Amino acid sequence: MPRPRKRPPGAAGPEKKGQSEKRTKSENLGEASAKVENSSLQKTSAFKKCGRNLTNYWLMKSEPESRLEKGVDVKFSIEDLKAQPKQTACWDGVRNYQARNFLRAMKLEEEAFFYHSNCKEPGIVGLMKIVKEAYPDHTQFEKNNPHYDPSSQEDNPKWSMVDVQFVRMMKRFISLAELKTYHQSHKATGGPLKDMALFTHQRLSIQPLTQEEFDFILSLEENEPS
DNA sequence: GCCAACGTTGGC
DNA sequence: GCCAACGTTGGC
Repeated sequence: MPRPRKRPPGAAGPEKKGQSEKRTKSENLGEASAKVENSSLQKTSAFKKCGRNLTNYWLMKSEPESRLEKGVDVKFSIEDLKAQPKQTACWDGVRNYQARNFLRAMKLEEEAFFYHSNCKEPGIVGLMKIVKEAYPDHTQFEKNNPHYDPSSQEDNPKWSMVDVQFVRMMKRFISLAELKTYHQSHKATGGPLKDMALFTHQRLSIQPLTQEEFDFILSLEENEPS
């Protein structure tokens, strides 16, 4: 879903035109749910805390295997990020309101896990950091982009992106299967991954993590793969 | 390739 | 504003 690609504004590939669609209703829903998110109480998930913490942690999904969307390859792996100038790329293509709102909540220097999705071995592969806070995603205005949004106006862009920079690879690959095992047992024991968004909001491509979730996943690096 | 989960659209 | 139909995500 996020199709982060490094690309100067204005570049475009071959492909067909996007279809028109309604916008106002769902946009308002998106805005509203963003506010509701932060107002709810409790100490549990990053969802509830997000926006009130000094520092947030994130997990961002991208597809490491080639897949054509409207004729354009949306592949972007952590190796692709490493290969960019300054190992930095814009995280474009996010077209979900909840995910967008999390992008907009990201602050400079916050850390994010790079997660490989929709692939043979889904899981966390590395760490990156936010090096530019949210600004308009230029791909929403590019007619030939797979994520072109004809309902978005230049003077009031709907979609945002951030810039991320590669920090390091994980010391070992942390698979979805392993995380799921911990999530399952932590639901029973009250452990740190009991509310992890990867499982409680499975389709979200940009997700917040609590300090506890983040630290626990980092601690897994030191263990044998399970 | 299948399909569950879930977000979006649009008729009423 | 409801909700069925539809489209997308993403694991398996």
